[in-house]
Amino acid sequence: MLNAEDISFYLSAFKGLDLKDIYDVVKLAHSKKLAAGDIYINKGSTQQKLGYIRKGLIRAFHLKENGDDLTLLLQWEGKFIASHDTIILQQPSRFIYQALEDTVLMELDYAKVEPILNHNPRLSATQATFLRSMLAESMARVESFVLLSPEERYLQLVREKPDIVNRVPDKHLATLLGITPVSLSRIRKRISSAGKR
Amino acid sequence: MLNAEDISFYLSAFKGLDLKDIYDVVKLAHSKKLAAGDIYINKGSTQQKLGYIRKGLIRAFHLKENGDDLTLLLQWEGKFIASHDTIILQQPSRFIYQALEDTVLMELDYAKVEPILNHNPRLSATQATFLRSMLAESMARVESFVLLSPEERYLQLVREKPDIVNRVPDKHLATLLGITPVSLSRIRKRISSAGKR
DNA sequence: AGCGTTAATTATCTTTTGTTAATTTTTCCC
DNA sequence: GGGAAAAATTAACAAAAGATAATTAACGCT
Repeated sequence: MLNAEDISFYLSAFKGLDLKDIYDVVKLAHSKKLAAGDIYINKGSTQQKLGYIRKGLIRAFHLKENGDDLTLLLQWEGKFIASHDTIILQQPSRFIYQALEDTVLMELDYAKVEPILNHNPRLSATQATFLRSMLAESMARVESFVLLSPEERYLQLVREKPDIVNRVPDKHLATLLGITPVSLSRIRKRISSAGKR
Repeated sequence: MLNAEDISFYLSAFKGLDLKDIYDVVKLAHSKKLAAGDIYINKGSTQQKLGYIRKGLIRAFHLKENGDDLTLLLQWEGKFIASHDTIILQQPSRFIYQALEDTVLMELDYAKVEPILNHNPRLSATQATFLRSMLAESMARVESFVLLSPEERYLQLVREKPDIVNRVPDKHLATLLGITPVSLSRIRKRISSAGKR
């Protein structure tokens, strides 16, 4: 069930917690497999799913009237994936969460976990730690939109997440950066021609 | 010391907590006044200040080499203000926090509060509630950058925060939206001429 | 109230982005 | 491995945004 990697994850994520605490949460989790292209959470869903990605990659996107989509979030192995609409805002998910690769998750029903988190002080503190790290990530992204140009945002992405850049089609990276795929292609061209000089 | 407004805030913010819990935190707070223009947190500061704004308005900005500034955040009465660099990332603040109006804060030293929050289960849960609401706000902002055009972002700001729009110079709103003041002026012109038609 | 400062608008020009469509390249699947 | 589908690039044009500077408007202060 648990491999060495998972155990080392649990121990680091829940650092300072004893096995009983960890087990109280982990026992509610089950494994779930998604094939590339499968939808994990659909638009309109109210299920409070919380997934820990063991392997694979999931993309959250907004579907426009005309069929185009805009990527809001990418998460991959070692990260959590959840609809913030259902879990934080307690409203139906406005976005679609889809596996871009064959993906394996440990899934939790947040509605079931929440009472446990809130009644165990050590778990509450752990929860706050997770929230802080998610907040830091989200704020860093806001910063990038305010402080950087599209080109600089792309360079930052390549620099900080080269692996992800290679695993995800450029068109999704483009909308994640707030630009169109055509514009990203031009940026890539500018960069490569500047690099030659 | 505490007026009716403050008490009603404390009771709603710390809903479900008893007075003893609230007092454990509030007793560490002190009042602080800032005149319009005063710096609250300077670049490089490592002090873990956490301010609850009773009155006034504070702006966080990045100062460029050439003297220009880019606004990252605005907070006003009823909101908290803190350098996420010092509190979450535990690094010196990269940004400057300045009062745009005469401002009154209740200030806490987060380094002193944190152990109390982490040793009181009810306060830990309250802390998580705050983090969740901050996360929701930050994610909403990321969404706006991915899903909306600059013009749509400005319209959203006017719609959702008309009061703030009236209290803050447009040039700060512009950079907050990720555009230049000149560009915002053109957007405003486009909107008003479209409105006439 | 008037003066000096700051902010906002406008103008001009350059650069970048968006849009749409065509073309080339890559990927995926049988 | 070959062929269809998807992705990426390129092209051409329109629209928007950036940069800089000049002008006008609003604000702050004594």
